[in-house]
Amino acid sequence: MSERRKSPIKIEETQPQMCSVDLRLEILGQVPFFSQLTGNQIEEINRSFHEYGYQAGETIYFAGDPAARLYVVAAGKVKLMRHTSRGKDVLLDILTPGEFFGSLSYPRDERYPDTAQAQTSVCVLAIDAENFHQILKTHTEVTLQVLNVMAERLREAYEMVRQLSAHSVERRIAYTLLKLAEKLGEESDVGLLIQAPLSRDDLAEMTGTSTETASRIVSQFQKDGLVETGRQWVSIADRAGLQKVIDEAPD
Amino acid sequence: MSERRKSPIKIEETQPQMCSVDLRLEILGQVPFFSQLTGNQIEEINRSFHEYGYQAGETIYFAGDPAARLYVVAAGKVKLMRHTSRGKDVLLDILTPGEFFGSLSYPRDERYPDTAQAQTSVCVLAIDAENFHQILKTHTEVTLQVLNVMAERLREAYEMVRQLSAHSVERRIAYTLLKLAEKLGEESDVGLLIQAPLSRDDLAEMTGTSTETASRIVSQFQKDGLVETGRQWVSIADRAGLQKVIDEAPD
DNA sequence: CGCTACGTTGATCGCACTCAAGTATAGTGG
DNA sequence: CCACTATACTTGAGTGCGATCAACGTAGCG
Repeated sequence: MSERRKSPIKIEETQPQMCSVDLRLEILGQVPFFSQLTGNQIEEINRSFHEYGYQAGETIYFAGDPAARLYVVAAGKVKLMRHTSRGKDVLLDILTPGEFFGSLSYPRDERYPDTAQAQTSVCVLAIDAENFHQILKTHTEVTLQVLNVMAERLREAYEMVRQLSAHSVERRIAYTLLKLAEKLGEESDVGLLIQAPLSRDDLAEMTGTSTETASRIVSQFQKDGLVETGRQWVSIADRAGLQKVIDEAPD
Repeated sequence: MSERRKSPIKIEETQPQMCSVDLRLEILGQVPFFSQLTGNQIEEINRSFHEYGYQAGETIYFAGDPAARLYVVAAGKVKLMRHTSRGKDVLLDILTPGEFFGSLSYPRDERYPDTAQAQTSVCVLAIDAENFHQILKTHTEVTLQVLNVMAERLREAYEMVRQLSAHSVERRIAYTLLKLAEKLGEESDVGLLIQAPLSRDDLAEMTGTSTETASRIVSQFQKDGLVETGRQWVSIADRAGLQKVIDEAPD
């Protein structure tokens, strides 16, 4: 049908295993909740971080592991997910550089409630939970920033709950695509491209549906000219059209 | 069938409109994130708070209202909910004394993303968002406590997402009942009674289903001897049995 | 040039929504 | 104290969305 659909226009984000040694300072400075600190302060904080590299698909930690560290994404994308009894995973969020995940409450014997997995090859900076707690105690502004981020995430999580409770799969997928485009979108010749390897499976896990249904809906969106899509990528062709699906759906 | 099921053993929590004038200090002291402060500090903070009373069913604020204040529940229960296009509301949480809600990020022109409604007659303490921000800036320990609470809520919200994505209505209701019992439960002669007016409608809104389905499931639970129930109340008769429903359900 | 993972499409089936009466309970006023 | 009413709850029948099972294209990768 569509001829040159086969060429996925997505650039494969590949980082050399580790992120360059002292690019770290720059990255930490760009982290939203360190942004108010001085160069010296960041340099000091930097010493508490260690860097780790992961290949796409590798797991950074599993749900249930003892929660020891807080991570910051330096480069690449990280999937935050929860498992269920059978293979039915749930994809909660896709994290981009500057965002954090892992344990931020110092308390002792806690365990990670979710699993973090590298979606692309990725470089993360990790800090011991206790050390991070120390930073929070020393730098009030940082804590307030972290709090703001948490509040925002809670809002979004509640919005997911609302979507799942009240909207049809079609609407949820439309909503999710727009949200992803907002976060990961890059202008390209096929529209607003979601810059991450996004399979039908991922989309299904984000919207609480099955792979097959996600596939059907995305195909329909493509036929309707709302998106361009291929293997592991989706691009928004008609933003307003997708918004219309959300607003005007019967339910 | 069951004879004396008609008498709901639930005590109606009724507070005289306002909470007694300087019981406030005691209440603020019991608030988890003020617990580390000294009496003097609490007394000072107390001056920034104003008290308000609401009747059961009254709305404290609507989603969309400008977010001006942070509230603390002093007495009674508060429902946190989100609306959808049609009457399909979603019940996100039931807040008990000591818990906070409303705006905790000082930023300017934000709006409440959800609606707060008195579930029982209720007394709340309110503080201007800016003043609260001032407190956070002054008292690091408080901010850390607030952060912990937010982290916990985020975990629970993610758990709701997982439930909605992957589990059957039966499982979700069983889970929700157990969670509510944990939070609001009181031993009684009909088992572990959920101490709050809990209608089938509420339950439906918490689990993303319809009133009718919630009713059917709860009735079934009753027939199976898992719960005792009546108009606006549910009591857990067989905790292990409910847990079994969660663990052993086919899905 | 296979092999594997991703994607599509079809057919069937069941859970849960909807619409529609009907029953019970608590609160109200006579 | 008892009808009366409003609200909660129950139960039934019909329907449809979306899950599941199954088989087959298709792209990338070694």
